[in-house]
Parts: sequence; C-alpha cells; structure tokens
Amino acid sequence: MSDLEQISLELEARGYRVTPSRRAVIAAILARKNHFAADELAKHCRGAGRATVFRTIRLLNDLGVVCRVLMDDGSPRYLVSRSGHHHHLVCTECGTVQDLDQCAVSGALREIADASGYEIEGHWLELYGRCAACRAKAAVSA
Amino acid sequence: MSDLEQISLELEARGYRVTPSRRAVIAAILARKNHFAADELAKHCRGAGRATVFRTIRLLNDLGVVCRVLMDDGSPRYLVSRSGHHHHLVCTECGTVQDLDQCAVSGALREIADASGYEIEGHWLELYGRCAACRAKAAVSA
DNA sequence: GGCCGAGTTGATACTAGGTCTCAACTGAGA
DNA sequence: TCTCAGTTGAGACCTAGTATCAACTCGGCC
Repeated sequence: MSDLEQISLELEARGYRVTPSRRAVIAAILARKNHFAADELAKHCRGAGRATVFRTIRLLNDLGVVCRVLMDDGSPRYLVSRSGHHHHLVCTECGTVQDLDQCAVSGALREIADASGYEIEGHWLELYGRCAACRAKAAVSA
Repeated sequence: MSDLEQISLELEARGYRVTPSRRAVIAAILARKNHFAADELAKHCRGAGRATVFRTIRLLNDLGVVCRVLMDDGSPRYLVSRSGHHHHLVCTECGTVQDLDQCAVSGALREIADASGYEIEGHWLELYGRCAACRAKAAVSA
C-alpha cells in the first residue's frame, strides 16, 4: 500500500473525507524529499487553494503524519515524519533535518519539576548543528 | 543606579545613542511585570513609533537585556531577563515565565553528537507546565 | 555659530505565515 | 431527490516583524 493510500485510510478512519484537494496536498507533501514551507507548497500545489493547503497541513499535523520544525532562523517548516514525541536535529548548512530517537531532556525534566515546583506538561526542543556530510565537505575543502 | 540608567550606560558603551525614543521603550519594558508582545508594547508606548519599538527590542535582545520566549501556542513574547544561555519554564495557565538556571540538555548533547555525527552548535528549549501557584489554586478549587 | 555626516526616527509599504469568512460545491444517507 | 454536514477557494484579515526613505538629531570640526 502506498503512503498516500495509507494516509487516506487514516483520514477516513477518523471521519474525514478524502477529497481530490486533500489527495493533491498529500501527494505534494510526499513528493518532497526534505522539509518544506507551507506557503511554498501552496504556491506549487495545483489542485488545492492556499487555505486548503494550510488546513490540510494542520490536519496532517494533528494526525502525526507531518510535523513542524523551527529552523535556526526561526522560520517554520514542515516535514513528513513519524508520529509520537521526538525532536529534530537541523543542519544549519544544508538544511537537512534528522529525527532524534531519544528525548534528550526526559531525564532532566523530573529534576527541574522538583526544583521549580512546576508540573511539566510539555516541551519544545530543536537542535542545530552541522551534519556529518557537511563536516566532511568542509574538511576536504579546508 | 536604576535599571534604566544601567541599560543606557550599556548602550552608550557599545556606541549606541541613548535617545528619548529608546528611553521610552526601555522604560515601557521595565514597567512590565511579566512577558509582553512587541506589538502590544508598540501600541501602548507613547514616545516611540512601531518600527523604533521593534528595533529597540532587537537591540536589547542583542545586548542580552531582554530575551525572546516562545509560548506554547507558538506566539513570541519578550521578557526582561538575564543574559547568557538559559531556558524558560512557561506556565500554561497564568503565563508566568521562569528562568531556568541549569541547561537541561547540555549533558545529553555530546551523546547525541556522537550518535548522529552532527557537530551541535546550538539548541532551543522551552518547557511548558503548571506553576506551583496554579497547581495549589487548582487543588483548592477541586 | 554654522556645517557636515553618521546615527536615529517614524510613517508607510511590504513580507511571511497563517486564520477567518462566506458563498458555493460535494457526497453520503434518509 | 432532498437534506445537511463537510469541504473548498477566493479573498480579506491578522500577527510579527523587516525594508525604505525622507526628515530629524547630535557630536565634532572649522
């Protein structure tokens, strides 16, 4: 089963209609190799208006099909990603985004909660750096 | 020496002029008890235009006098805060923001760097939860 | 004092990234 | 076929800024 079909089934299972517009947006998202800006997707996605593209992205975000990444300049991007709690490692040179398996802060949260009196409900973490490929490239050209 | 004077000296030391507009923005910021939106400050700050308010906030951000906090709904806020690397604990009920002394992820970063091949240059972390006061209030009303 | 030039200002236009509105369309079920 | 909720797209609007540019300010120099 293709990713498109799988996502369509997921949508139907949740009571959403799988319309041509939604299929167009989902196909456009799946065609992206890396992250994308919502507006850029809207511009290039034939078959769905801007509002529909934004709505569909939000829908897929709720479903866990895509997730939002904050680049190091603060601009938001979207990414086809696995669902569940995870973080991202963003390469500041080539822009590649890598999922992070472990949650780097889960251990520290209880400590912070104890010290501060807060009941911690959520957190947002993004890591920025240079990926192995970019580092290798830099080493060669140096 | 008042905070306003101290910040003025800091500005002068860096070669910036301390103009009436800048003093007005700084005074407005210092008058805030908690975080504020830049636009809201611009609306209520007599004595400086919108562009100047935004410019001054950016200037103070560079100086480390204020810092930017991302609320749990994604909206940016500013906060008079100590300079240097630190994170924030945001109460999702009352909106209070607390500085976090320790950096919760510094320990985990090397591990992640080793596993991923990334050279990690920076990170962004915000924690969300309910502060002690809001929890106490909830416990009483329950 | 007058002039110069860099720094600063504020009005305004513009941008990115969205959300809201609303009339029109669609499609499943009665 | 009718109905009605879900969906759509155009376009207005919003927030959070940045860019532009003419006008103003101020310190230093003659």
